[in-house]
Amino acid sequence: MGQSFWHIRNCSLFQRLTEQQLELLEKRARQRKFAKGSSVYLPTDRSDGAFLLAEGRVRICATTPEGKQSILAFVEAGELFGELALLEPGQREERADVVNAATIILIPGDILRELMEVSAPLALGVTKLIGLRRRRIERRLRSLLFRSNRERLTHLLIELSEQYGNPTSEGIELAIRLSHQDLASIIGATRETVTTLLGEMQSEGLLQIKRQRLLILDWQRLGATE
Amino acid sequence: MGQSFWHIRNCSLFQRLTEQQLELLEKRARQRKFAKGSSVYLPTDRSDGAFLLAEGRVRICATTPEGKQSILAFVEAGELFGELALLEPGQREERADVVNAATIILIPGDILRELMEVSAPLALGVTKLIGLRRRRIERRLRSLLFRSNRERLTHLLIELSEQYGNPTSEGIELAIRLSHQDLASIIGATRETVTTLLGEMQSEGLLQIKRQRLLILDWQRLGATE
DNA sequence: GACAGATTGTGAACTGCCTCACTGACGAAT
DNA sequence: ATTCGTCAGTGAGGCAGTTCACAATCTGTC
Repeated sequence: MGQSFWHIRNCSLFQRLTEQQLELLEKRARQRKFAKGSSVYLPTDRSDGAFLLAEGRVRICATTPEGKQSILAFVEAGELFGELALLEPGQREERADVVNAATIILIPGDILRELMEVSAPLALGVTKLIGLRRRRIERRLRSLLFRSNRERLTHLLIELSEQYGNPTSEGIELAIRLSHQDLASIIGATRETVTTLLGEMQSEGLLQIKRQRLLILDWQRLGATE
Repeated sequence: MGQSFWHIRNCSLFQRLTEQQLELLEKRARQRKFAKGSSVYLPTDRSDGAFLLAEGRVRICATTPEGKQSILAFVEAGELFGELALLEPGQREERADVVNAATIILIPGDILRELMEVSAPLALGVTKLIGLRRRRIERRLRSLLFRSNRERLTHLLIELSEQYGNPTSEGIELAIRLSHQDLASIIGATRETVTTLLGEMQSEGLLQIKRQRLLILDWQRLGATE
């Protein structure tokens, strides 16, 4: 329980709350562990609050009844997610799956809304969070509207290298394991297409792949293509 | 100027401000008229505040350097737009074009941010606004990822009929003039494809079109297809 | 270390949608 | 009434990307 408090107090979003408000939040928040592969919430679940990811990694996905799915975002430790539930009672429209075993702090919607009513800094922080993610989604939309699969893939690789890239002597290595299927789900293409495209890029000397380990050799030229 | 005040006070977002806060806002807000066809802002413009549309209609578009474009949303009188500029200084990523001659109230970013710091209800209102639009964009994204052009078009028509539909004896008439090009720009297809699809639907007896006047005959069956 | 399940590689066939290239129809302006 | 510009309709041809169907390879686990 003490751990739970620490995570809350460590989250930049909650740092501008007063001691009293923090205690209120801590009293109502609950911590839970989720195994790899399990789901935090599903579409049509009643949306009754937000989540703070204390540790692990979570994937937000859009799905269709027929089973197609697309990855909307990854959530890293320290980030809030499922925050659209705060707007108004309703249903979730996406699913949140646990990629790496996770500890998650459940924050009831009413308490968070209550705190936002009282604390403008908190409200402002949440606004920024939602807004920045909206901008990201808008970029995705644009990318889907105007760019080819190849362009979307190179663009994604560049983004990933900014977020997860580790510079090495040979090039930039991505510190996140993604299957071709994952990449395909992000850019909205089929797995086969991604395999082919990565093959092309590899033979063009832009990058090197060994089993989910992606190494970008020629950042310059990769970016120039897109 | 008195007019400008009225519009601000009439906007639901600002109704929870105190008298003093409203006066502050009014002192800094400026009103301007925009002719049909003109632009309120363009991509790469410095984003320095938000806009309140007092009257007229505005269209938010995403564009590419090569000239392709897609309509992201329509803004109606009484609505705030360009609000993502509040997050942090930066550049616009879309353009806002005036469809019907418009009166617009310019609200400097600093004053709005300042008010949001002070007034949690305002901050909360803006959060909701941004969040609801984010949800709309997410739906668009899903639709683009998973649905065919035809499905997207029928879905769009249903949405439009909910927002702009006028029930008549024959069917539901849309109280908004949209060219095939407009419809295409919304769903992310070409004009020709939309023409063909509308032709199909017409011969299937689902709807009737005469020159930008769209009449939905069989709502039931139209919805069933999607 | 062997087996099951997930991941990757590849090629053939298909297709939805775009591109291009016109033609016709309407509407507003002169 | 004529003209000019925007909007609508249509068809031929092409291609990016999907679907399907396998084979090969890796990875974790009992």
